Amino acid sequence: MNDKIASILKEMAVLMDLKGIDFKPRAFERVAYAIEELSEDIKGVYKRGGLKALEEIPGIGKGIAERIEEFLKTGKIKEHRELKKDFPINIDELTSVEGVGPKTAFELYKKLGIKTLKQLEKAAKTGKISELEGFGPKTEEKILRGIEFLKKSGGRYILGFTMPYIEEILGQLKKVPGVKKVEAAGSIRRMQETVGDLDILVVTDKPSKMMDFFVSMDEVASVHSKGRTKSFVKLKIGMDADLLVIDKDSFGAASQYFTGDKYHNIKLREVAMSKGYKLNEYGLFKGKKNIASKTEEEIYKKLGFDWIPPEIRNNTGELDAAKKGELPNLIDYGDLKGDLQIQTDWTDGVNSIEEIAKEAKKEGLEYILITDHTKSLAIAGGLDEKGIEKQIKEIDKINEKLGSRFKVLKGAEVNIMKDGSLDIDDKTLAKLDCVGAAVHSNFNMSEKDMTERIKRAMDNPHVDIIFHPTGRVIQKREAYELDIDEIIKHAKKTKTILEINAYPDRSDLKDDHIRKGIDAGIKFSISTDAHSASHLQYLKMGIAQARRGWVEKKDVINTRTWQEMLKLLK
DNA sequence: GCCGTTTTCGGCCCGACTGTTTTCAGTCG
Repeated sequence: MNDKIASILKEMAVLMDLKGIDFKPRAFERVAYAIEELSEDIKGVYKRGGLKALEEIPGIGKGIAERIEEFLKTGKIKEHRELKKDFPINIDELTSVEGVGPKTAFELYKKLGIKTLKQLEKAAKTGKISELEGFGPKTEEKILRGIEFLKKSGGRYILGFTMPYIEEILGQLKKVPGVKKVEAAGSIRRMQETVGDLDILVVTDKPSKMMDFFVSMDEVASVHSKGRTKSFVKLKIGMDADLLVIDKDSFGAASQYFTGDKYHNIKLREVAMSKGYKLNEYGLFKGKKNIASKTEEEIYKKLGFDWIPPEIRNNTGELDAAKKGELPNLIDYGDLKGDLQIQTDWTDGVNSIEEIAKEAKKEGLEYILITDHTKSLAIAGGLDEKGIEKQIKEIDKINEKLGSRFKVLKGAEVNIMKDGSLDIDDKTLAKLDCVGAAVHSNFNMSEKDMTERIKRAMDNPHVDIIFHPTGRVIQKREAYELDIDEIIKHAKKTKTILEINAYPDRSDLKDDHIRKGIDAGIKFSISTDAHSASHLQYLKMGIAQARRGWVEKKDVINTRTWQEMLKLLK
């Protein structure tokens, strides 16, 4: 529902822009973003407190609240319909093509009657676009390339999976002669779940050499633009990459500026303006005088804020907290001592218990919890009670072999059945160090039933952790219907841990749910859900996810030694 | 349309690069 309303408001903003209306579109755009970021269903907000509750959401005033009400009641917004009448084109689809914005889309509609992506592709392929006044062959080519890209990728990449490739590129740039500094900015520095493009900031003595190298890298498929300070390419994996050459004295300003996010920066620039300054990528200026630009710290400080970790820069309260000196002391990337969800070759993992234990030790961990699937997940060869008993004995042997410096803990990922019962008996569960429970079937239940199902599992005295609590798989599967507030409340009551699953396409719980849990005072585990030793590297993505949810070290059970960690379980 | 430790009215974030045509609009980040 939130996404639906957000996309309508966004479209209204674009259409008003086309009509030449000033400022009003910005208000709609801001609200669309606010609703997208909202962790609560907007329908629920309205049910709870009507128009008043809607107006409490920052950016929503009387006017937009009434339009939202209209949508919730009638399923449409009259003003939206009327705007659409003037511009009967699929704006969203057309502007998702690189280089095509609203103005271009409307121009093409007026001149060629193009309404859809398909029609755009046909017009470009038959050379109709380059014949138009104001357009040329280059624009037409660019449109075709944009469409190809769109077909290939859908536009966004899961950061955890893409990270090694990005690091490879940054590594190459670091070797170019004259280079002083190379840093990724944008959503990569903010460690978002998915990224649309790669923004690279570089300090170098030899800018032209850097640009020449960058645009001719093996990974580059085509060059959009190449300038003195800024170049823009498409990589072979389909992702766009920007490289910006920055003066070392303005690196802090550039880093702040290009890290974003957009709404954090808009807010920050507004604050700068209200203090009589101007903030851009070159520095913080009072008149023509540069008063801060070398580091992010000094810029934030001059504006009255503590430095804010990139992961939480999204204008959802971090600026207020930074002003008051009340930012959370976020969990750090080296803070985890163990991994609490690991599958082995006893079920659907590829490595043996011993292999993965050795790899975990190499990664600097002190312990792992083995959590193979259980019997009702037949497709993964889930273990029954007998199998679990057998594995317990095997783990004892391995622990003896590994000695006292590393510990393999006994666990399982038991299935939560449709009625909330578990597929392994309590007697067996009692023998395990730590039990995770998860939903792997019957995803299509009502919110109420699914919430009750998981709550019942949490009531089991042996269930310590709920694994990947919402069940989503990014770019593949939506989360099942779940009342997350109720789950958090019940986690608090039953002392059940909720997992922050670090596997990149799960990233489950997601950041705003985590933040709600933090506010409620529950504890989390961070684990990889590794099915092979190489997956252990994803632990840092889980930490990033936790940081985005304002998690501190004390909130996560596996920042403790295994002995202390076990004490925190039921 | 929204918002307010200088405002309930008068403001609303900033700059590089391209393609196109001759001074700039559009797009993007």
